[in-house]
Formats: sequence, structure tokens, C-alpha cells
Amino acid sequence: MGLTKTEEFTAQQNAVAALAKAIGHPARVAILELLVTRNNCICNDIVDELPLAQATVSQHLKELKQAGIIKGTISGKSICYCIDTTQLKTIQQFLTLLTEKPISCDC
Amino acid sequence: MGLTKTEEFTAQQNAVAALAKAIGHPARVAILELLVTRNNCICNDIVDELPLAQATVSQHLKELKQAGIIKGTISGKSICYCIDTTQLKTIQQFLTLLTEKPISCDC
DNA sequence: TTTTAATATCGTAATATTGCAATCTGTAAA
DNA sequence: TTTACAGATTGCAATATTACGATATTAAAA
Repeated sequence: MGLTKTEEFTAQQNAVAALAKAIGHPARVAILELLVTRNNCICNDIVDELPLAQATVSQHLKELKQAGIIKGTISGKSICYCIDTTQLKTIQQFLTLLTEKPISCDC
Repeated sequence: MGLTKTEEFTAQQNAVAALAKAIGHPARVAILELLVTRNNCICNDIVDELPLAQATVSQHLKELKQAGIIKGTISGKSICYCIDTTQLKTIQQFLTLLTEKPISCDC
């Protein structure tokens, strides 16, 4: 085993899980924070700011890109990464569902 | 390697990542949905509803509990699980930060 | 007290993730 | 064209996750 039973769950459940999983690493949280904090898009700067090797950062960027959370645009020799809010709304809605319901539990 | 460099990131970044990671599995998303959908707290019902073995479900519940997303109360022979919204607000704020900023990127 | 039902934990196999050095693959400048 | 730099990809070792059968544990019921 060791393989997630993806087919057993709904597309929505898998979508939320995939997004959360992509955010579920401090390095990727740090990358997203950098992208939001800076006014201009960053590229090579991310590697300089993070305490990780270039190959590792590139891998994390790839995961965020595959999850649809960021998008990269070629800008000369370097690449410009930006946050794509479209997908993020899916997980945001899920969290709203969890937190905005009147407490139904009387434990 | 294979070990996340937790010490290299801020407590806030690690906190957000840990919460996201806990949500980052379709089975755990399904569990949270069940807890919200049903009016009363569920216990053994979760095992029946999910397409996974009892041991596996128990493990997923443990992870959600450790992340502070749910809490369990003993209720006789069974256990009553409920969503704890306190921690969830941390990741919600993070997502708001990502999505509510005026587009700073001109890629 | 013995039984039974509900959960948790242990052990283990399969697979996934993390991190990095080394090595490509462009692209711009010389 | 050669050089140099920014990123991506590859290969690999260490560790983590997922899943489940088997086996505890715990509390009500018989």
C-alpha cells in the first residue's frame, strides 16, 4: 500500500486536498508569502531568500505551479512567478464551510 | 535527507503548513465534510461512511486531532468528534492574504 | 466477571516527499 | 559563436505517509 485511494473520493474532495497538500510545506508557505509581500514578481530572488538549495526551491515552485497556485512567465533570462487566486478559492470555500457553520456539536 | 527543515522557517509558516498538510488528504477532507454536514457529532459512523479500513480512518482522525482541527470527546463506548475552528482561522487568514491583495504582478 | 462493541496502536509493505549535488537547457551578453 | 547566468531536470539517499491486518484497550452490557 502507501498509495492514496484517490478514486474513492469525489473530485471536489481531491481538489481541496491537492491544494492543501501543495500549501502543506513551510518552504512553499514562505514562497507564497514572498510573492505577496513583494510588489514585483520575484524569480531568482526566491532562491536567495530561502534557506534551501536552488534545486529544492525549483522543485517546490514546480509543485505550486502544478497545483495551479502560482504561474510562471518567462522574462528574459529569468522567470517571473505570480500567485493565481483562481484555484485558491476552492480551498477557501471549503474552509468557510468548516468555520462558518453554527456550532452543531455539543460535546 | 527527506527531512523538512522546520527550524529554518518561522513558527507562523510552520503552523500554516502543518494545518494545510493535515487537510491535504481526500480522506481527511471527507471526514471534515461529514462532521460539518451532520447535525450531531459522529463517531463510528465515519468508519462506515469512508472507503477505508477502521485502522486507517483512526489514523486520519489522529492526524486531524494532532493538528488541532478536530477534538474528540468520549461518549460512553464511542467517541464524538467535532471541528475546532480556532486553529483553522490561521490558515484562513493566510489564504485571505494571498487572495485579497490587489494584483501586484504584471506578468 | 465475561462478553461485546468501539477505538486505538503496532507492525509492516508500498509508495511519496524532501533535499541536494550534478547536470542539462535555454537565453542574453560578449 | 563562446561565455555566463537563470532555472529545470535527474539521480539518489533519508525520511514520511498511506493503508491494513492483527492485536491491544476501554467501557457498557449481559
